[in-house]
Amino acid sequence: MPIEQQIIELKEGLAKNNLVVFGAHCSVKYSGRAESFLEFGDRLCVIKPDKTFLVHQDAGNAPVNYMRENSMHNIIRDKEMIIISSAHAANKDFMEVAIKKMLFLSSHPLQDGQRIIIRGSEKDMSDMIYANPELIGLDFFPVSREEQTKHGFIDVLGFDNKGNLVVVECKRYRADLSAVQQLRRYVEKIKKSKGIDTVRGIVAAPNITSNAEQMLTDWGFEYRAVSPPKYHEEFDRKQRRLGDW
Amino acid sequence: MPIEQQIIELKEGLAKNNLVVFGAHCSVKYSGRAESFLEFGDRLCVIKPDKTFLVHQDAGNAPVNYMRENSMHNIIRDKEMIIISSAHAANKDFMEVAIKKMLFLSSHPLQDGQRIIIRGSEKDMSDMIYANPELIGLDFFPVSREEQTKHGFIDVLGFDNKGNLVVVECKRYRADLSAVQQLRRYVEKIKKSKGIDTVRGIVAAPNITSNAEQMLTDWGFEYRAVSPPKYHEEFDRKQRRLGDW
DNA sequence: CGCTACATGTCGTCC
DNA sequence: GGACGACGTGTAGCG
Repeated sequence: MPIEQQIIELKEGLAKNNLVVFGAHCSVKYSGRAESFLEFGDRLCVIKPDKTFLVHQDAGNAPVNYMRENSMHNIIRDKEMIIISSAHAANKDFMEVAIKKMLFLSSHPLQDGQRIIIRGSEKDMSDMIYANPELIGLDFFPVSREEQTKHGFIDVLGFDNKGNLVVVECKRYRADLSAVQQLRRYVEKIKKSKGIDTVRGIVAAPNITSNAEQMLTDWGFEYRAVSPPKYHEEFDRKQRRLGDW
Repeated sequence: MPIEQQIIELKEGLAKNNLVVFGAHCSVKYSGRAESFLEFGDRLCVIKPDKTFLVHQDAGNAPVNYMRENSMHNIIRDKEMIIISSAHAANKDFMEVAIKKMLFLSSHPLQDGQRIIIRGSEKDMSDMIYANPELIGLDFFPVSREEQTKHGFIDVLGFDNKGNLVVVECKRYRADLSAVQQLRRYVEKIKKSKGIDTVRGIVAAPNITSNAEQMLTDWGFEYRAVSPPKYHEEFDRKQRRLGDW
């Protein structure tokens, strides 16, 4: 495909809010939140209907460069190269992709109103603990989930059988130092706001790093081994409803 | 393109470690670190040479579903659908994409050995402070950058003119509660390991959230307004070296 | 828009 | 491979 044809295809795709996908031997420079430069190499470029622009290398999950939604894209020819200049005024972002060779190019409408359903999040975990307080202990009596305080929110709040307030911080994966510090922040906040000395803090997670455990004990907090729930049954039910699997 | 042809194209692309890109009316289910389900809709699917599999919707920066590098992908036909089953044994990850209609399909080799160069990171910021200590104060005398403690790095370590140790924690953006707690952890660590009472802690960032500032003062720490450096000159030099811009 | 915290975070890097 | 922290983090939720 001649270069002028490629440019027309790109421009039309953008005008129609198509999904524009192309492979290109290109370089990328960026200026905005930081500055970056990427030498020429073969990459996958994607411009979405919402004007998100992703540049992917041949490996890895994350784009190497990108522009966020609602960016403006301008296409010009510079000798035998195609230059795509992208700008997002509000973000003070600027990106320029210089294309020496187009490997392939496609432009198609793409629409999708569906939203993903995810189970097994931290919220699901705190719901589970609220419904099954014995996971924390036989003397744990939950009072609220997702308690919104002015300075963050507490996953599960409750009492023990001595009347002490108990703060539970859930982590869906290994709890680390920051998890303990988060708990520490909540406990301190409650102590201060309610003017009480004794507030118990509990980290609930499938496991915990050794340093975090050390910090936990240093601060008089506790750990409970709890894993986030999975929803195979619900999942399977959904599948069956599709009837196509 | 008939469905059998599409399957051959997909299989060959995978066998050759090509970049395989296609648009598809598909549903996606995932099970692994969590569980998810996404109803049928039009999406962009990408399988990279390293076997990363990304599913993108028509908007946003992040993939809605994905499998990480070195996943295995199996393609079968189920009536008029193509099913791609992906698995990553080590990660205990599983994903299944059910394709009702292929919107487009491309398969090309893609290779790229380049690495992105980024300037303006937090490390650049600590380098700048080390070289220009007056950004922190006229009485600040830096001693080391990236000081390794057992539990992380201290961005800049130094003394003031009274001989007090000073710990500086840099943030590229607005410093928040976690930044203050990170500083707090380092200061406590040093106090304990060196057996000293007075260690000054300073957050250096372009700005700071009000709650973080409150916590900072509560703990006797300080804030300095410092922005990360930009490297336009270095950037431009690099550009010029390319000679193609 | 600011603040907070989750995320199938991803990625680099040190140990 | 575990631990730890940065990231042009992205994204959602709440005030």
